[in-house]
Amino acid sequence: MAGFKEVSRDLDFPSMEHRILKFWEDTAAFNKLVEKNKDNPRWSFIDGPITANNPMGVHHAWGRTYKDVYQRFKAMQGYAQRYQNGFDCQGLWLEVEVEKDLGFDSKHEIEEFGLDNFSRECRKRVEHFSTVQTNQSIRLGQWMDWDNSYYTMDDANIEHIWYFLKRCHEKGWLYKGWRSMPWCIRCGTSLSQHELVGTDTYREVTHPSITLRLPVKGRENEYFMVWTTTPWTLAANTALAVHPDLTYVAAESNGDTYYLSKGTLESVGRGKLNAVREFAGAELVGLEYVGPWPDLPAQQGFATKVVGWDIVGEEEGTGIVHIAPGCGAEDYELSQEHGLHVIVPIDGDGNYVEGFGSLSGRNITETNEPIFDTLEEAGIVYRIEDYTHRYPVCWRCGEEVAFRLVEEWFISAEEIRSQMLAENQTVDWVPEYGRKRMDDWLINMGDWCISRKRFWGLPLPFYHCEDCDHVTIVGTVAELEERATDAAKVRALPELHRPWIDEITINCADCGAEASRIPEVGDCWLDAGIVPFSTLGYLEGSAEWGKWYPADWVSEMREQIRLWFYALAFMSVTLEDVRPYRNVLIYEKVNDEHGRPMHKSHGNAIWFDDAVEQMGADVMRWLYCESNTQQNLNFGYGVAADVKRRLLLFWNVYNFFVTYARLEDFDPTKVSVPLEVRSILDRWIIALLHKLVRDVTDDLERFDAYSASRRVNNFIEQLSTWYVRRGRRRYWKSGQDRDTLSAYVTLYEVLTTLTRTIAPVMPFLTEEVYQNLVRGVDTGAPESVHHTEWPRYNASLIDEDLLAHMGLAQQVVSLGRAARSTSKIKVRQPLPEMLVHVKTADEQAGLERLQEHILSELNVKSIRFVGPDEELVTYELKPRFKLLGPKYGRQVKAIAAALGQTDAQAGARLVAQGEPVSVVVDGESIELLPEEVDVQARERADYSVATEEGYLVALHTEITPELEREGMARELIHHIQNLRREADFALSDRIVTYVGVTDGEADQANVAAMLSAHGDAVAQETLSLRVEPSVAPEDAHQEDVDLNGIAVTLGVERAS
RNA sequence: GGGCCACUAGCUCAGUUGGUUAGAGCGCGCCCCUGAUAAGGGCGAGGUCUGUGGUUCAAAUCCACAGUGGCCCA
Repeated sequence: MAGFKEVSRDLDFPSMEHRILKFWEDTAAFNKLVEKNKDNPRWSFIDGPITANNPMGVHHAWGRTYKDVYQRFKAMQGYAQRYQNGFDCQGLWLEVEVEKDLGFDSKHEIEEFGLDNFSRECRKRVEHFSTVQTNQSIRLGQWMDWDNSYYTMDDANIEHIWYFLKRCHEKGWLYKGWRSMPWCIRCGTSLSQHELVGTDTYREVTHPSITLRLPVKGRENEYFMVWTTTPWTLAANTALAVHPDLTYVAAESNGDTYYLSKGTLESVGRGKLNAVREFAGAELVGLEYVGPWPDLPAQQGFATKVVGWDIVGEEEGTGIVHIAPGCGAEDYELSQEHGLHVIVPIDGDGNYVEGFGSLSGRNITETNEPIFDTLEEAGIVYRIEDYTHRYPVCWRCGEEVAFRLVEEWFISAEEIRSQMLAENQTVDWVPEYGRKRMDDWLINMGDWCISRKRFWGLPLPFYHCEDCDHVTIVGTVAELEERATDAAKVRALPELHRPWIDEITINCADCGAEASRIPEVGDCWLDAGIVPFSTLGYLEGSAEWGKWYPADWVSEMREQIRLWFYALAFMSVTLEDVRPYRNVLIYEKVNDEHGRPMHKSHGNAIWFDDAVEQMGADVMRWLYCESNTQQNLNFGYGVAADVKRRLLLFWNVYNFFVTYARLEDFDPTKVSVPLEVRSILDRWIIALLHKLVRDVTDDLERFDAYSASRRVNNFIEQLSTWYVRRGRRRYWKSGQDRDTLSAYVTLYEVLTTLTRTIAPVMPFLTEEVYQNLVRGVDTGAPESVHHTEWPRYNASLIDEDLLAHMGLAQQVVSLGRAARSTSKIKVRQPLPEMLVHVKTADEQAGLERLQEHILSELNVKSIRFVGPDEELVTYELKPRFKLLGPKYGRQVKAIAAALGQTDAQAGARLVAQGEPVSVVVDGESIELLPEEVDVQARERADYSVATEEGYLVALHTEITPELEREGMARELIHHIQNLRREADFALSDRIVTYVGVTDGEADQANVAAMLSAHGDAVAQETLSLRVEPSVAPEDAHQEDVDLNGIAVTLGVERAS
């Protein structure tokens, strides 16, 4: 017959997960799910590509878990989905890793190696790591259409970007401009900031700092004091800047006058400069000066003068800043504002270009000395000394960064800005502040620099004609073929990458002359941003595209706001005038379990492969889902152990159920018990279950796995520590009476429903449980838990009163246990009575209904609710501020005071009778309604009681001989059970028990009396066929025990 | 320089629209249970919510300023 399989006690997640992975593979579970939902309404998720450059990390696993959880949730709700995973394949980071592999450290080595070879190496790396990442994701439990992943290096992706670029061009947004880039002269590469995210790019270095005195034009013996730490930029100086509102001084020394800011006078002058006049910086603006290197050819043909700049400060230097617009981003911007002359002094390797006299052809790493000599000779050096500061360095080779103006291609953002902002208002961001972050970015975004002077990337389809200077933008491969000087060559292209694409020349669209492609490749965010179009056949006019676009949901790390989310939005608004996604979930970073960033060199990094095989994927997934998306996640083995302990609670309940269901041959397919006739405990857990399903559904609809998993945790705790704990005995009553069946039916219903509710988060564990609990007894059920429907809830079963009363019962039990603790009387010893103070008649009625559970949990014989006449307690009357505040305003304090003065006992009586309590405030009598007064019980010092929030529980601790005997019986049961376990008996073994008392007659009589009163109960509890009042035969398991002070020799043997 | 977000128990974090005994887990101390047992459970000690000022009858919660940390943009 079909039945439940035995469940192992401990749960080894990794090995269980490998079993389930095999099961899914063998049964093609994922394909069946896709098939099942394919004609249903759609839910569109678009995957942000993961860079296929390294194995995936535990931080990727966080995001991938969300992606999987919500896709599974929507699948259970029946939605059709695409399940397309994506890989990011191009860009600087990938090139860098390949360079490292090949042992290169400069761009020139790549050129020597050959671009074709290099491109092939890049592709190889992508292919390798996309496979690695795919396998890792499968191991995480992610269900995707893995054979259908998209790659941003594919020709289709490239062609769609061409199309986008052409549209931008048609709108007049595309232009070529200057950009100041951090530049490594050693690697010959710009260090784009987008690509520098998260790297250590600053180091403490010592530079020669130079203070110059530059003559003011037309004024004898007057100088500007100017300071810099980059002497090589002086030859490109075209202006000086001062803060117009800052105070400057004219200072004298040896008959010369120096200008500098007041705040730097002391550090620069060191006692040798005497201020003679103070004035605002604005006074200096417009003055001309003689530059540091006036005779250079590059310095001819423009005037050097002082301009105002409000970011000039006094923390270092002289308050007068040397401006070289060709050597720095800020300087360049300033030059654009004021129309300053721009000089670009060096080439990509750091060598001075023509026009710099003796410097031309020399490298900036070796020109400091000759520069100083020349300046000394000119008599304009005031001081040269060492200066230590933090300075950016190349993250690859450690070389100090130079700033350099380079020509790049841009897409103007001005026209699209307001439309993108408007579209962003229609996106639901989770958390909410994501929208504001995006707004901020959009408001401030500069033009999009789309070109990179690299190799492995999107080939920009820009063809520059040497003859007429026209740039032809090619929008599709077909257009390329049409314009190509040799169309056959286009058809023969192996792929749309360098160097092959560079072989193609076209006829200029303007003059028809032969034009070549510019050498630049594209920003990798173009690659990722075009994905909703390229993966859905936008250019082919595919019908699929409109069905899945815009996406219902996307999710990535918060930093993607200015990267992928931005690129998506930019391209989507450009092409379709609409936002690309309806809902966005963003999350933060992953740190180690102490909140420190994970870093290889700190030794605190955890690799995904290690984590998943040690903790298990489900533990990781639960950990991720339990985390607040708005906060960095602390990941580690300690946290995982916590999570596992909580999951074991669920596993234990499952294990408990199966153990007894097997013993009792419970078959859920053959039994049903209407809810109305089940016990109150059953109805309670069912109410809690339906409430859980309702709330979790709401949570997941809002992409709030965080709240959902907290609720589930609470539910599991209630299930384990109250429902099962309180109801345990019902499962082993022999004979299938109605209550036992109700217990089984209820727990089965709870476990199977709960399993489906957490299936999206823990696909493995729930599959394991489902296969046994459901498929084990019903082969007609769906083959996988992931093919089942999302649970529905029945609002009418959520009995809020019952839930509230059970909560109160639990609170009363907690107070009772506290009182027990104080009294030092073990729970095993029954007590005659407990006294309870509650606040309303409704509460009392609720507890009366549940008193069986309270009494049994505390091992007390009866419960009595105490009212205002009870001597045991005193009362305190407290105003309910929430009601009184709005009603009486500032009088509340006086009312509270007056209430404290009134006779509490009398007041409590009035409230109990539903009558108002009057207080006198400022001679005025105020009647407080009963619900406005909170009657709180207070313990009296001479009783052993516990109170909380005005509720009170007191235990009557008088132990009669009768109760003492009962306690002794419990003690005896306890020892027999221990002995059973030591003897290794099976749960269901029947035994014979021997109780031998060797001491005096009084003790013998005591034990005999206990056995005559409780012998049957002892026998029943311990599955003893008989309890013999004698010492056991020698071959029985035996032990000497202490029974409430009486020495007893206990023995058990298996009954034949 | 501008903006955003945090700051709650030893640690990691909750705390719903302001309402008078501020919660959990871990850790710690003590204990219980023994038919979920190399499991399970309970009780307790720990904070006055970064600081200052303000609004209010009432502030961890709202406002301002300061401090510390983090992120983003310049």
